[in-house]
Amino acid sequence: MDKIRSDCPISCTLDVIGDKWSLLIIRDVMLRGKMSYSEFLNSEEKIATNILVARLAMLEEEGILAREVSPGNKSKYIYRLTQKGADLMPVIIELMDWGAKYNRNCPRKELGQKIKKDKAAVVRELAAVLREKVKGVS
Amino acid sequence: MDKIRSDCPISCTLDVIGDKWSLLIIRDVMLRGKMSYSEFLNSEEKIATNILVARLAMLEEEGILAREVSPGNKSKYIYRLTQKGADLMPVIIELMDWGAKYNRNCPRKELGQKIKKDKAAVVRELAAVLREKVKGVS
DNA sequence: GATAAGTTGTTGCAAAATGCAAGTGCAATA
DNA sequence: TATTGCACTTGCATTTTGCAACAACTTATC
Repeated sequence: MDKIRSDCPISCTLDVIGDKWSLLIIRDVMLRGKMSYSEFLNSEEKIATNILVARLAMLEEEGILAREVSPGNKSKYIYRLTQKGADLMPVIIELMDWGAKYNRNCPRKELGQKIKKDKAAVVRELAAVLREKVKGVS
Repeated sequence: MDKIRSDCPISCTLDVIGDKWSLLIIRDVMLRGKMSYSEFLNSEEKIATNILVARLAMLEEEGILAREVSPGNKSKYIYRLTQKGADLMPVIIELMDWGAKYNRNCPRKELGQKIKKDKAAVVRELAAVLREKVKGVS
């Protein structure tokens, strides 16, 4: 996960998050309010513990997630999006829209419907929400 | 590449194109006018032949690419985007924008600059271009 | 019509990533 | 002090990827 294949920006992005799990972790923290190892572990897709650890370390290393000790529980870590991580939001939205459009077993829920109706508005509003969340990290 | 992990649209999309190579092939045909096995093989990222064959078969199976015999050369195949494949364009654009923003070794070229200036316009214009290309397949 | 060159693969094997199950260390809680 | 919750680690089997060589089939060239 550390050697680059070319200087194409698409290729460079895939070098970092082009696997089956990274973007699901980012989805969890971006859209579902999840913040901890155990919450990610309990997601419906059932990521293995060693993969989760490796991905969290990589995402932190890449500056996409920021790790800090949980305020309420000192033996617990919480993960937040950095601005770099938050900027992946449009990618997530587009993946979601395409997936919902071409998979009948992926029903559009609230957010999916809203994206179908006015994608640009969703992106704008979510960017504002994330900006607030990210600000607290600094 | 055939079992789904959940009914989340993001997860479903990653089940199909969530690897390091599929989207690069789609980039080649979508943005670089490449259409054949040998052209994909010659891309700067140097995909292995067995991986390329497997991905082309998968993308055709998934209805993202359509294969046909080359008009000029009967021993040659060409691959075109279906509408389903063309609809991945916004994903490609967002990956490109993020990659260019956060990698100093990924200089923005013409398209990259245009995306930075007016992403929505690029998406709109490219959609029109692709609509024409896809139409010929029907 | 034999030879070469182009195009799309296949095959075998090594290396890396993933998946699974069990175990570990440590702080908070009872 | 015992127990529980949380964040990992480890070992091993399976799957995917990467690499290099080879193969079939078509078209161009001599």
